[in-house]
Amino acid sequence: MKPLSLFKCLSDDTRLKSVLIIDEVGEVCVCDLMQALELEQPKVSRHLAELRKCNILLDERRGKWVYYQLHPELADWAKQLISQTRKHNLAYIKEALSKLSLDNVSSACG
Amino acid sequence: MKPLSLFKCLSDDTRLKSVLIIDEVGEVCVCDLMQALELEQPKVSRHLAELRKCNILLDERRGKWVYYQLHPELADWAKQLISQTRKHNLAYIKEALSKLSLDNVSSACG
DNA sequence: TTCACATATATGATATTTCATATATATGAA
DNA sequence: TTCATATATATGAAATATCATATATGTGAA
Repeated sequence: MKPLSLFKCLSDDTRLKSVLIIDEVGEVCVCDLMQALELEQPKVSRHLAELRKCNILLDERRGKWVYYQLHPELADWAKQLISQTRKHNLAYIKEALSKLSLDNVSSACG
Repeated sequence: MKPLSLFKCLSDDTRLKSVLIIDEVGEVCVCDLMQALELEQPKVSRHLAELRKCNILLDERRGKWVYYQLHPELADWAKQLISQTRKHNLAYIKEALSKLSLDNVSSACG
């Protein structure tokens, strides 16, 4: 992961919140983020695609949902950077997290 | 320091290198960065102005030079983020550092 | 001191490039 | 077919580069 790519990818509100939310809860599907961020589907999808293309996120289809998680092979310094940013800026994602029900995740398990 | 502002400020090659170089060497003047990055003066000056406006850098005129350093009141998490990015990406600023003579700094002390 | 000039940096105006968004369409699974 | 998601294209907005110029400081001569 080149540092400039990382910063460019995280320099957009939708992408930064998406990554911090995923770092917080482990994985989400597109519809989770639509709810949490109150955004249209194509908008969420496009930003996730960008994060996927630069290997910050990994996608995995399960049935009709596509789940996103932090890419397991993301460099450690980058993972730590994301995690520290989240820990010190919980207020930034607080509202989004409160709108995140994770129905799909839990129902997939229940 | 809001996280999105920080990432936006660091999402440009000139600005990211400038900040990492300053984190490495303590302080530089505009002409140092012109040399290190091989860029025109207005370009360096504009990017430094942006970093100054969002309180990542602090400027201080001493004689005819203006020196830039990391802002002393920058949030700790942000300082650490910058420092970790630098430590794990020395290759990214290696070439620039080799072109940095710091003549003004040393001659000001000698 | 004052004047002329050089150096270091900043900024205004504007052209160009980059980026985000919206809309429409496509794909893949149930 | 419907639902969830992805992608292509057009467009408007914002970021960046470039050129010219402005400001601030320093130096040397008269």
